[in-house]
Amino acid sequence: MESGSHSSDIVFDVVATSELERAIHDRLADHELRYTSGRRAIVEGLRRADGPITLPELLESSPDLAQSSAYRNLSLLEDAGVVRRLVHGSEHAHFELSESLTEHHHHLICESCGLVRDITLDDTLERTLDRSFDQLAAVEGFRPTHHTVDVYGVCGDCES
Amino acid sequence: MESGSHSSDIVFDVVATSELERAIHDRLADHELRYTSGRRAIVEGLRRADGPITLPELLESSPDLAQSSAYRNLSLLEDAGVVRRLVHGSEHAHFELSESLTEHHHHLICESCGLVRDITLDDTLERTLDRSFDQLAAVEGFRPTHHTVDVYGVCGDCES
DNA sequence: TTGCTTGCAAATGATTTGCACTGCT
DNA sequence: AGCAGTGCAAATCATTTGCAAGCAA
Repeated sequence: MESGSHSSDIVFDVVATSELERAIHDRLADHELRYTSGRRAIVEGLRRADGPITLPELLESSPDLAQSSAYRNLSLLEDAGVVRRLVHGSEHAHFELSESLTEHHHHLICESCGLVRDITLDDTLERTLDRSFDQLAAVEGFRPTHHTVDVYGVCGDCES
Repeated sequence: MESGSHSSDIVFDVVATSELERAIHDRLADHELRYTSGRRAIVEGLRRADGPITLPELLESSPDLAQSSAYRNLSLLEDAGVVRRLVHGSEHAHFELSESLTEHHHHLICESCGLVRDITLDDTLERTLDRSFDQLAAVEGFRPTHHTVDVYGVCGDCES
């Protein structure tokens, strides 16, 4: 059960990863940016993370990254539509792969420790929300591009 | 919000204002804070504003406020549950009166100029959302306290 | 008097940027 | 060769804080 036990996961992972890598490579190329090892490390760090993470957390998971380059590349990746920056109350911004590379989702945010976890709403509810937003936006003269739903609370670890 | 005992908007407004003032006074007192003229000016500025505003905007509407005192008092008012701080992508935070002094609502945010406007969802939809959040939060071990729904887009003024 | 408030100036700290160097292509 | 990418150190800028003076109970 040892030598072959993980093979299917790995194959799947490799395929999925290479598709992701190609998509990212193309987006960067569209913006005349190279997909360098430092940028790959950032993407890998975000992909491995269990939800959106801060820059210090990213550096911890990839110690060879220089702080300024990581910040600079996160901004470039954001401009290229590869990364999304989340700004909540906590001191550091959180970063995750763009929804166009993963899937539409929302966030659960711990008000005590700042932890952010992903959640998804069911499609029916999402459609209802979209319809409401379109109507409301029309009344206000807005052209809506996207929406966020954040649920604040206290996570299990912080619940004393 | 309707007592039915007032025949004009002006009278209603005066009464509503004094009720608001008393509620705020009480909350500050609970936190052993005084309701000084500077703090009144902040509350008035927020009340007069057409939605959440930034600190520079607040100072513009009440030029006698000192920047540091305004920041300090906004934080204290936030701690006392009188003010809510909104942190989006824009450079400055936005401030508004707490929902417990007004009513539950959400925001439309212009990605171009940073303008924030209030919107409300209908009660049925809010209840549906709350139910979903409770379920999701339970699965993740979170205890939800509140939620935000932000609709991003481009406002009429910025639509060129 | 006691201690909350205030305004000024200085500090803080996350993020950004200038610049010289490295390394693809 | 030529130009994008990197890392260091320095700069930025919204926000916070120390402190001495003002004011209310």
